[in-house]
Amino acid sequence: MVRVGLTAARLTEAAGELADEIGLDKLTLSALARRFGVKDASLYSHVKNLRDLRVRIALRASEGMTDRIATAVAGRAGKDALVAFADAYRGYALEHPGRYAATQMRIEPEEVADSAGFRRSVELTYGMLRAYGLTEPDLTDAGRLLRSTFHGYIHLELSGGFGHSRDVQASWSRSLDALHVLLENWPSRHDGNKR
Amino acid sequence: MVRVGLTAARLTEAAGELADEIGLDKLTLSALARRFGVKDASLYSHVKNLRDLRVRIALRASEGMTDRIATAVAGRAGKDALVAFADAYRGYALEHPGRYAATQMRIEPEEVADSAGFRRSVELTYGMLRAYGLTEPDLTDAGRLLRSTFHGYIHLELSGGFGHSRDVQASWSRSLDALHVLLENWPSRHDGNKR
DNA sequence: GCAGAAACCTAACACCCCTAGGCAGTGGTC
DNA sequence: GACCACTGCCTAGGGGTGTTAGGTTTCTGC
Repeated sequence: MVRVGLTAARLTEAAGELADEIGLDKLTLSALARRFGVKDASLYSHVKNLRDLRVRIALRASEGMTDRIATAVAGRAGKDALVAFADAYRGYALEHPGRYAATQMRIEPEEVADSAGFRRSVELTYGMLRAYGLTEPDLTDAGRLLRSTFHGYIHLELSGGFGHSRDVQASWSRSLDALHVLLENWPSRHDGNKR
Repeated sequence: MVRVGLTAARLTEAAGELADEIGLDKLTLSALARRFGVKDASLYSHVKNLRDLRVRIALRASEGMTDRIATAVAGRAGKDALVAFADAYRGYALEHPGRYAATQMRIEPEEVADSAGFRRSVELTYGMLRAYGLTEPDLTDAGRLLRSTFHGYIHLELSGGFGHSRDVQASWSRSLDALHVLLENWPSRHDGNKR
């Protein structure tokens, strides 16, 4: 019996690659086992079940993504930081669509087991927004808006939601310009009047 | 043999309800057949396969959603129209999460078979944006940004991505305020300088 | 009333998730 | 060096799902 040397970590890594190649929804324990030349049942010694595997991918990916964003943002502020953040975010998602999709799963707090990725990601966002002079609860609102826009854009881009009429990269740049303007002119509280 | 009276339309409708209840990813032909008291194989006379069923849900849902938006937006312009559009969009998605998820599928042009939903949806968006004085290619860019933000927000909201710290509805309202400001101050072309 | 279409069925295959229990190398202990 | 516990991987098997092929029963239009 030849032992391949499976580990939860090696499985997670390979599963992430596989998810990037064929899509997270098509990631299957059988396929992963096949890639290692091993039977499906063998994986259950290392990984609780399919959901567990996906959660592991998500936690690992959110760390990698946050690292990338942190590096990009380091030493920048204002629009520089916004663009660096956004491009790093989008870059990771486009290069690793499967892993990125995993980060969007609903994950219960007890599954997270204190992974640094999510927390640091929030801190990075808030730091960037504070440079625009925002304070709570505007920080939360603007943070939600930014995350929504980034995620929505990438989701639509990856799912082919944009026609091929206009360059997606150009739209992205313009959108970042617009978001910068938005953050600089964030409406003050109780400013809900129209026009 | 008791006939239930299956039709592609009835199946699509029921499948949409089922998807709203249990989630699009858990929508299964077996479950749908069970709901009708029928064997899985029987569905294949009406529907090509699972993907075909999902596409049908998507096309039907995008029509329903567009109707709702069109009604909400009718006779409004500027911020009124923006808020009406956004609330109708979000309202549909929150009430029909399964059907909404279907509308986000990658659908090939030949599968669409000229469904009015998607086209009208684009027209509605563009009409709203023209009221802000935008012209191409800003129309496309702003449209993409709006769609991204709406979709991203709802996706995060539905997937529990927002903590329970601050009221989601309040954040949504503030985001719409901000988007209104953004559209009024849409940066003119070649205005990419910083700060 | 009949022919053909339509609705629904059974049977069968492939793929997947997951559990239970078994065996064979591996490393530690005396 | 012999023993033993551990663990990595196995086989076997049950249950769910998607899909095709080909039958049988009911409905419908003439």
